[in-house]
Amino acid sequence: MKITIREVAKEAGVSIATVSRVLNGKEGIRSSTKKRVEKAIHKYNFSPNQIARSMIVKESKSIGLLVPQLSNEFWATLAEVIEAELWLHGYTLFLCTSSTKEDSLLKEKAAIHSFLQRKVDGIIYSTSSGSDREFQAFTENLKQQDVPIIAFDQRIPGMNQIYGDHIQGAMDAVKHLILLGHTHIAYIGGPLVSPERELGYRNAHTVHNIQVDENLIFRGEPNFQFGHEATSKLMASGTPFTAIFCGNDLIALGAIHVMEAAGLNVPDHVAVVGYDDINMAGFSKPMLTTVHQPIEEMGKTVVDEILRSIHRGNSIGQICHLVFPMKLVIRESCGASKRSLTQTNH
Amino acid sequence: MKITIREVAKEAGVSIATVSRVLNGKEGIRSSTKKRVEKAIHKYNFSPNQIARSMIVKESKSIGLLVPQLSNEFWATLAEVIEAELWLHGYTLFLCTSSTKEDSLLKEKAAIHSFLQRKVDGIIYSTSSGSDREFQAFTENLKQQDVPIIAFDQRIPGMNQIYGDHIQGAMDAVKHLILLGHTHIAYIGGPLVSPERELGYRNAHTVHNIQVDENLIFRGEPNFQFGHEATSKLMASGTPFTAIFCGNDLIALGAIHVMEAAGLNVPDHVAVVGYDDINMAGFSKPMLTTVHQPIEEMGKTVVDEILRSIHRGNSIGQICHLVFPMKLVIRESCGASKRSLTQTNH
DNA sequence: ATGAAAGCGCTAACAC
DNA sequence: GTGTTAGCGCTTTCAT
Repeated sequence: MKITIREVAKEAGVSIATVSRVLNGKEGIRSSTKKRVEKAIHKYNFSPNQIARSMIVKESKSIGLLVPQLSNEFWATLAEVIEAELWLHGYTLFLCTSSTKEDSLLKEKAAIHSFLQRKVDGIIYSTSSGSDREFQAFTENLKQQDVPIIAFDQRIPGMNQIYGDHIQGAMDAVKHLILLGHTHIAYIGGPLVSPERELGYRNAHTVHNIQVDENLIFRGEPNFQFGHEATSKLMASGTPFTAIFCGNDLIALGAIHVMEAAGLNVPDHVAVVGYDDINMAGFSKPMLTTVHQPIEEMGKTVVDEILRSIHRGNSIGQICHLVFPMKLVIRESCGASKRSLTQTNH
Repeated sequence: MKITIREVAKEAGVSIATVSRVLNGKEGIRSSTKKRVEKAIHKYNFSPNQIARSMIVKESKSIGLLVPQLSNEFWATLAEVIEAELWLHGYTLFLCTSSTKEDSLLKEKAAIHSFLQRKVDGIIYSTSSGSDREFQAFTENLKQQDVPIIAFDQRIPGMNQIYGDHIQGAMDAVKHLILLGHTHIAYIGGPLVSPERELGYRNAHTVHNIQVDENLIFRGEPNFQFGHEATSKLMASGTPFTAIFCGNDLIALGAIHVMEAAGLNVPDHVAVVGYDDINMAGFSKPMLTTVHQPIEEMGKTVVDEILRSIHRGNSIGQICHLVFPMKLVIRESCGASKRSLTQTNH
């Protein structure tokens, strides 16, 4: 038989209201009745239906997280951190992934819709769908919803957001290469939708009065495969280059892989810098010089922020931007350890 | 104002029952009324409350997934596959992670409890908590619940389960090393709770009439860090060894890393074989010889299976075991490419 | 073909 | 302190 609050009430000889009070730890209950109720609860191994509860209290104690994928360590780690942090606060996580072979934006829309229908208390939204008309219409619509939403690593006007300072991160990386003496630095990055790293790359050139060679720029999917492809093209093109700045570590690993196969040594022949500082970066060979993202802090902060939005009610419409500094981690792949900075600095 | 089915009904000039019928695509509605209702739905941008719905229809179209962690590529990929497959069938995923610095079993219990309270339609359960009394009591209790549960890569008596044939996988790996001429093969594996790989390691020795040296066996956390530690100890111990079979790829990468640092070349001085075949395995240096797990198939199958359990009702108590074959992938780290099998075979 | 009404399992006034 | 009752937003008989 299905056990509900009613059965428990009958067993304890009290009303369902009293059981509810015990369940929710309300004040003003004779400790003897409380005991009886607890005994009944235990006897039936009763556990209240959270779904029924949330219909009344208007909170589901769940939040929805949308990430592009999980098979990329960056996102996986972020999801792990977010889940753990939410759990600490009594929230459970709905997780959706948006990268599909077909239409990612379609999945994104549907995922958010699913979250909304399931009455999540908040949404953490992070994907890379692009910035076309359709996307903008979608995010406009999103802002109308009365659920707190926070965008992760995405610049959506008028929406609370948290992101890394990738212009700074990319600049630091490229500046480092320039100070190492490189003037022909290629950029192999993600799709056009996340232009910050490319911007940082360009800025670093500008600051140092170096002309960017557009033939050295490659954009595509941010994965190992693309690092491979783009680097192959780069080598085949004949355009001179002595360093590559990559949009993420997977791309960097792919780049290193083909170059080694082609007889080019990293960092002796070509210096490489990645982005993200995934675990692997610390034990690839050569170990990757890369831009470290403080995932842990970012994950915790995004949770704190979404919870705050939930609790203060979505009253004051003050949009907040939380931006995190990036940190260049110098290892082997850029060759910094093999050269003297003063010697090549100009 | 909050839009419910009631507002839509009023707008369309029908009863809420009719709106419900339209929403659920029921037969027998005059197409003119249907149109009116749809127009009203559209006008208000109405989307039904899934929570209220599930109270009545007794299904939440959600399932709970519990994995040890996400920062391990194996689990992350599995979660990704499962989410995608569930989505195709109209289900949304609750995700929990069980590895904590404190008590993992505690979190596991709480996570399952949370799933149950949220009335998930099914649970995919995979962790590595151990096999002590408390754990057994817990799983016993689990089986009493009237929610379909399927254990992933875990042997829980009396529960539906799906797992890889790790004894076979490990045997294949170790046999390969033996055929390559190795007789002093270390094993650096996960905790005692998942003994299959160690068993396969031992079996391979037995089959080939080689004595296992217990000093060559190390157990601990299945991560890079532990691979590092254990291998350091192994080298320091002075026990002779020419090969290491690792419980997973992260351990293997850790092992290779320290050995290289200590001046030992892999595979020239020591052969290494990993387990899982994570992406990284294909582009580490040396590329990892490892045991490939068919994650994609396993993920899809576990979803099919849980959905089947849901739909047939948990009637016939036939327990099913779905076991998947593992496949040894030979790359560089075992040195197979450098030696002739016939030459070392005995 | 459509509406009225009875709940799903719970919480929150409002009584007493 | 504790019970009674009216819903939360929906689906589903049972009428008509």
